[in-house]
Amino acid sequence: MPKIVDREEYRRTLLLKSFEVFAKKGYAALSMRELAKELSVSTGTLYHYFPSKQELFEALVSHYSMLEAEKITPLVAQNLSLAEKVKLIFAFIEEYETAFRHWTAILFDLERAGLKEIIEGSAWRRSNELYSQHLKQILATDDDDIINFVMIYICGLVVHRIERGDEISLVEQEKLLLQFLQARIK
Amino acid sequence: MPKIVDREEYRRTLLLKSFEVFAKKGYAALSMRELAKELSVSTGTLYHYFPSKQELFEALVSHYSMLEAEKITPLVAQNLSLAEKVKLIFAFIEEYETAFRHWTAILFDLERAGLKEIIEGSAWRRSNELYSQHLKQILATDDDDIINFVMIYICGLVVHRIERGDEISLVEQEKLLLQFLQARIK
Amino acid sequence: MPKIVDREEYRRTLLLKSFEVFAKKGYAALSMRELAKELSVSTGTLYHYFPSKQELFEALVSHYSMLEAEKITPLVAQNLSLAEKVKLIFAFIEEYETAFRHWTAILFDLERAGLKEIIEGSAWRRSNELYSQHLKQILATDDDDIINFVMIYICGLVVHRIERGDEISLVEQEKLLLQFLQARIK
Amino acid sequence: MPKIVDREEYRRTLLLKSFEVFAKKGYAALSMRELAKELSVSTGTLYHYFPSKQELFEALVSHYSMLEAEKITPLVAQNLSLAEKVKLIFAFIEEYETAFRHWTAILFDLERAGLKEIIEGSAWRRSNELYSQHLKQILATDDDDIINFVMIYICGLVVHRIERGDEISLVEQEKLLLQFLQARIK
DNA sequence: AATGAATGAGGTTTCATTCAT
DNA sequence: TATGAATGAAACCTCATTCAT
Repeated sequence: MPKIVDREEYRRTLLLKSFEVFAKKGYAALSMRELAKELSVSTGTLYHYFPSKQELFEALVSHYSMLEAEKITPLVAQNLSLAEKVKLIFAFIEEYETAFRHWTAILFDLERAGLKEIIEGSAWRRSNELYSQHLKQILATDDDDIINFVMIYICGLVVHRIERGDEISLVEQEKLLLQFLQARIK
Repeated sequence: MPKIVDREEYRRTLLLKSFEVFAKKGYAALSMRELAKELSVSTGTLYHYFPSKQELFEALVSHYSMLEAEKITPLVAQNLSLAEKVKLIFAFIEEYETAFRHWTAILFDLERAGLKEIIEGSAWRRSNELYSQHLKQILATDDDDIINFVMIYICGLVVHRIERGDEISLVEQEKLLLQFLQARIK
Repeated sequence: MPKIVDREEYRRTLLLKSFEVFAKKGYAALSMRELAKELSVSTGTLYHYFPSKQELFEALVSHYSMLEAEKITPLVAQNLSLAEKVKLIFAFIEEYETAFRHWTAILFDLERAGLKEIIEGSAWRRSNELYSQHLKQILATDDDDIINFVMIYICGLVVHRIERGDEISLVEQEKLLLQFLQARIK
Repeated sequence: MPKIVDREEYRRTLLLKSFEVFAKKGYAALSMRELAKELSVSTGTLYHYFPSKQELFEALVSHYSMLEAEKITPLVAQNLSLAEKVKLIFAFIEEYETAFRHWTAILFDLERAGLKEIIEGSAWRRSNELYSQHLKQILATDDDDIINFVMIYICGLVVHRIERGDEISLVEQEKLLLQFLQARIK
């Protein structure tokens, strides 16, 4: 028997640590050599668990979208008023703002590096669809355009707050989004 | 009379052509050799006019952000219905989507490099305020929160379309934004 | 009774299977991982039985060269016409072509490594002489120059077919060699 | 203007030096780094002149087959008896025996490395065809099978003499080849 | 001013081999 | 004995950049 290792478990461990490193350096600027050093393993080990840099990264996207999805799930079950639901969404945004920024930073890095294939790859898409579906359940609507509007808005909120910080009043923005949704839903 | 070569003029010519190439290939995926070939000059010439790839790219973005600001101005003067104004905003977004992306990419670069001072610095702020003021004039409102909401939304639209492309129906989104504004303005 | 595992026997089993794999993929193009997978064992097991890839390969070639010598023997006893003898020689060449190639590849390895002493050593000579003597018996001649000519020709045929493959018509070549021998032998 | 270099001339210089290095080390065992070091240039320079290791090697094959072809050409023009022609062929073999060995060693290296693509590539084929055509002219025959027979024989002679050295009497072999050809040609 | 040859560090990936289990 | 995880050197190749001309 070889060194005892739960292959899947160790893969997860590597992905967990990798996320922070990718968030710090981006995709294109992070070499496999450097990632290996940060994870304190050899490049060979990295390639033992993941067939290529791209697949490693896609596994990371898959894995994290699941983790974050689990965090948002509890919101779905509860029976709340629209105002309370929007409040919950904003609370969630505030809590995971940093993670959202990392993801978006990586998105731009991929775009600039000409790696559209990854963005269009299934892992990233699935992650996006997951969020969409959660939003649908929370807001109890089937209108895709509304959902897209809210996704777009959340995305913009996170990015724009990099530039403007707390000049953007979350309290007022929450009111505006609520007003918009009240006019449209139900 | 000697042939007068305006150094600045030639730099601009190079940037002009470069923009298209960067837009097509992205930043990391475009090598200086390839760029030089596309511009029909030598790599040496490129380095004669720009000290590095990064500075060339930054000069390009800053050059273009000015051009864009100038282009949006004419819209302000016209007397249009709200529906027509929103249509104009969307037309503008569609036309300059690529430029917006590059601009936002720079934002993330700066954030990642810890150069918040530049984001908070005057040039970046002024650019943002310029857009805000244009929006205020176009929409004929003084409500900062509304303007912020629209800015956030536009920002999100551009970013989200990187991920989702034409899955996001601009026609439907335009309707939704119009509805939101109609309820709030006037 | 404990299960008796004959180490030497298992080595031979591994070599036997390895030969086919090497014949298909060549030496450098075949990694130990791939070989292990083809043999349905682990890389560790391979290294348990052979100290290195090279030694495994050399063991393989030396093992097979013996097998060949044994196989050619039966041909000698038969009483055949010259045409039939030449046909047999060609059939033999065709069947063991791959093995001949490996054998010759080893020869060049040794030459390049400056290990002329091995080529001039007894094992290699004996192997050569064995083939010579077989040829003498098959062709029923004592003329060393003729035998050398045929040995040279066979050697060249195998090597040249690496370059030219089936462009070299074995049927025609067989006719030519037969003609040559008919003119010289009796 | 850049450093003044006749690109084609310098390519030839690099190929010239490369031949010796490839002959010494073989194809698979010679890395581009090592080759660069032997040529006293950087790897970058190597890739500046040749797009890949394989193409460099194929250029080398092309180049050398031409050089050697030029050496053999003078033989063609002369009006000689068959005996004299065969004598010339043997004289040529003797003179270039070392080069032939190098080529054949490289051939085996390629085969073992699984690089059949190179052998089947046009450069190597063309080189072979060149020799064939020269032989045709020298021997004044159009019979491809005869030419192949002689090519095979020459190839075998060179290889077999590695094993047997001067035990193989060139004088006797020359006589035998002459006899064979006299029976077949005219 | 303009060229493109030259550099060499660094990119991703493969591989023979070792060793804890 | 047998396993396969782990290693890290080294493979081919690309690239931003420098510099002689």
